[in-house]
Amino acid sequence: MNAALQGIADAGHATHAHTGAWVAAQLRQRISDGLLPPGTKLSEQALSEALGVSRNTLREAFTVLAGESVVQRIPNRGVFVAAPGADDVREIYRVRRLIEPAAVLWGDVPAGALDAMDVIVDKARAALAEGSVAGMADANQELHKALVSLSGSASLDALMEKVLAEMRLVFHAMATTPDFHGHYVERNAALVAQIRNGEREEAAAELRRYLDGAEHELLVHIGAIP
Amino acid sequence: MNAALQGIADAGHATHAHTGAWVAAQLRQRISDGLLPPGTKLSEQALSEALGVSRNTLREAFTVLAGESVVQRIPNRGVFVAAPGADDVREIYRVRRLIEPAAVLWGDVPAGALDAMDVIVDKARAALAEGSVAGMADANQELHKALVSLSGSASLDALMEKVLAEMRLVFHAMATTPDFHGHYVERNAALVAQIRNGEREEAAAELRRYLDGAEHELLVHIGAIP
DNA sequence: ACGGGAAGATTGTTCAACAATCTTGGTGGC
DNA sequence: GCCACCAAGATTGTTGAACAATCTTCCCGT
Repeated sequence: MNAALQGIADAGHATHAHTGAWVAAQLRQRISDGLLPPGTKLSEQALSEALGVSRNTLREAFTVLAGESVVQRIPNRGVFVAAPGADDVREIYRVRRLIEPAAVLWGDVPAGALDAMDVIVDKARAALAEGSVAGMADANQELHKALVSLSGSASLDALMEKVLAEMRLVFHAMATTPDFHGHYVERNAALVAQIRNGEREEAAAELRRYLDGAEHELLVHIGAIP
Repeated sequence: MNAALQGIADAGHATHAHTGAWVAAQLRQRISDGLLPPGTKLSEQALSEALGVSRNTLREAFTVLAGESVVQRIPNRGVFVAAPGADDVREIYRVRRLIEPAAVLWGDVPAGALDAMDVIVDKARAALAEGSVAGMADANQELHKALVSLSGSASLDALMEKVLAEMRLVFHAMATTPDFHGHYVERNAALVAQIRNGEREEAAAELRRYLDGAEHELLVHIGAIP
C-alpha cells in the first residue's frame, strides 16, 4: 500500500450524511500536498480498505473529484491523479489571463482588501528572504486568488481555486522545483500599488504581460518550448 | 409518479462503464427542458424504478448533478431541482459581466467566428418575426456563448454553459414568460458589428451596460426590486 | 521472439440489509 | 382549540456481497 495513505483513517469522521464528501476532502488534501503525485493510480480496493469505507462510498468520492478534474477517470481502467501537460498549462493561463485582469479592471475593491494584499506581499517577501520556495508559491497563489476575489463572484473564486489546484499539480509533476516566484514578489507588490492608485487599466495590462511571461517560463521548463 | 419521467427508460442505454453518466444526462435534459421544474423533489426510489437503475447508480448521477449545481442536495432530506433566487441571479450577472466583456476585449477572433454569429443573429431575427419567445431565448444564449468562446478556453466555455443552464432554471421558475429578448436582438447585432470593426473596447463597455440593464430587468420581474 | 489465449485481477452495477434521520399523524395536557 | 411531545412509517446514507464486463498478466505453442 502507498505510504501516503497510512493513517488517513485516524482523523475521526462523522457517520451518516457526508462520508463521501469526507473521503473526497481527504484525497483532495493528499493530492494537493503532493503525497499522491500526478499519474498515481487510485485502486478501489486498496483505498477503500485504507480509508475504512465501502467501495460504493469511495466511488462517490471519485465522482466528486472527477467533476473537479482533480482526478481522471478512465472507464474500466481506473482512477488516476490528474497529470496536467503542456496543453493544460496553456488552458490554465488562458483562464488566468482573462479573469485576473478583468477582476482588476472591473471589480470593486472592498474596504481592507488592499491591506490584506499588503499582508500577503509581506509574507512573500519574508519567504523570499529565508529562501522558502514553498512559502513564496503559497503567497503568490494567495495574492492572485485575492485579485480574482475583487470580482465578488463565488463562481469565479471557485474557478480560480480549481485552476490553482491544477497549477500545484503541474509543480508536483516536475522533478526539480526551481524558483519561479522570486522574480514576481516585487512585481506583485507593484501591482497592488497600481490598484491602490486607481490605475486599473495599467494594472490589468501589466498583469496580462506578467501572465504571458509566467506561462512562457513554465512551458520552457516542462520542455514544451525550446 | 411524475409524468415527466415516463418513458425515460425507452432510449436504450449502454451497459457497463457509463450508466451513471447516462442517468445524469437524462435528468439534466429533463431539467433543462423544464419538465422537472425548480424545486421538484427527486425521490431515489421513484427515480431508480422509473429509470431502471439501482439506487447506487442513481446516487452517483446525483453526485454529478450536484457538482454542476443543477441540483441541490440536502443531507437526509433529499435531492431537489435547483431553484435560483435573486442572489443567484446577481451572481449569474457578476460572472457574465466579467467574462463576456473580457472575452470580447482580449479574445482573438478565429476565422468564421463572426459569420457564425451573423447566422445566430439572423436566427434571432426570424424568431422575433414569428413571435417565438423560446426561439429568441435560444438564439440569445447561443450568441453569448459564442462571445465567451472567443476566449478560446474550454473552462470558461464550461462555466458559461453552467451559468446559462442556471438562467434557464430562472426562466422555468417564472409563472409568466414575458419577452425579455426582443429588445436585445438588434443590440446583439450591433455588438457583432462593433467586434467586426475592431472596436473592442467600445463593444466591451457596451456589453457591460447591456448586462447591467438585463440584470435589472430580470430582478424587477422576479420581484426583487420594486 | 512473437502472437494467442486462458486465468486472474480490477472495475461497473445491482441487490438486500441495516443505521440514521426526517416526516407524519396521533395523543394528551392545557 | 392549540401546542408540545412521541411513536410509527418513510426516506436517505452506508455497507457488504455478488455477479458481469473489461483489462492485465503470463504462459504456451509455433
